[in-house]
Amino acid sequence: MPELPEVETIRRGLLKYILNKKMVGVEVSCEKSWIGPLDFAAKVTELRRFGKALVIDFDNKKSLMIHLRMTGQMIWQGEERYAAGHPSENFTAELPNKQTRVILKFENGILFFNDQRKFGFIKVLDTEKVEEEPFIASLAKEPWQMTADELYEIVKRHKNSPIKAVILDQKNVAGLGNIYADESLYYAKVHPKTKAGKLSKREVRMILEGARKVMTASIESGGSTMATYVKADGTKGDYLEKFAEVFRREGKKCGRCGAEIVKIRVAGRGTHICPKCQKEK
DNA sequence: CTAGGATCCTGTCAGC
DNA sequence: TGCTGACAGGATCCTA
Repeated sequence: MPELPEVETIRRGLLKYILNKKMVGVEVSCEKSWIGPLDFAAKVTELRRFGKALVIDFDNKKSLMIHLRMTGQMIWQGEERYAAGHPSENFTAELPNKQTRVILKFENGILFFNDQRKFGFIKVLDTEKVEEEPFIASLAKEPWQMTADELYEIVKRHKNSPIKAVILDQKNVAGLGNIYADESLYYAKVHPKTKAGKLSKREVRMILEGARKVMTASIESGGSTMATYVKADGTKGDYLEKFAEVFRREGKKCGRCGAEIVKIRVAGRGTHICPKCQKEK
């Protein structure tokens, strides 16, 4: 899914269309995608983000928490279209379609929640209790809010886990997913399988620095999933290509040393590394 | 408490 | 062509 930079991109993008606008109704076509009462009509007062969770606050003291998980997308259709989240044909397709799970109707347009795999959801919460929602309550700090010493302490607590598993866990660091975990470890020249307990303080500092840099760059370029586009040769690409050094680049050359990027499996996830820059300890 | 694996679900792609 | 298994930008639940 949509990791922190993509969710932040959605938050910023949607502000323009729905802030201070009235949501007039909800249509749900997949039961598990909507948690809460269906009668919902109120004005948007704020859009917030907690790690990968997007929260829309309303003037009726209620909030919607949206988690896109693996394949969620938010697509605004008003006078113009704005699509972000998991990149797919849906960005330009006619909506609603068979992957549309929830339709949020606004006075000035429609916000579609599409989700191929149905892992994502929208949950109705009392605004004052948003921070008590279990996922949000257990979230760790984001890389920018955390010191290298703090991350080092967390890493030491999980000394027997591969470092990639540690930084993917939202209770340890908030915001990283499979793309940015791989990119951060490449930046720090750390092999993802390295047992967390074996890392030096300097390596942990580099991982944190990598996470900040790679996610900041992604947010500044509009997230990796803003849209797909057709390249000059007619094939499709996405904005991931603009900054990814290893993610989905297996078979291509490492930008630092020229060695061939390979794909391996770590903590049950597809993982991309430069075998020369990231040696296993 | 941590660690590891199965699981939710739909869709696509490689290999036979 | 049709089938089968692996895998996918996530997180939780269950077990040891």
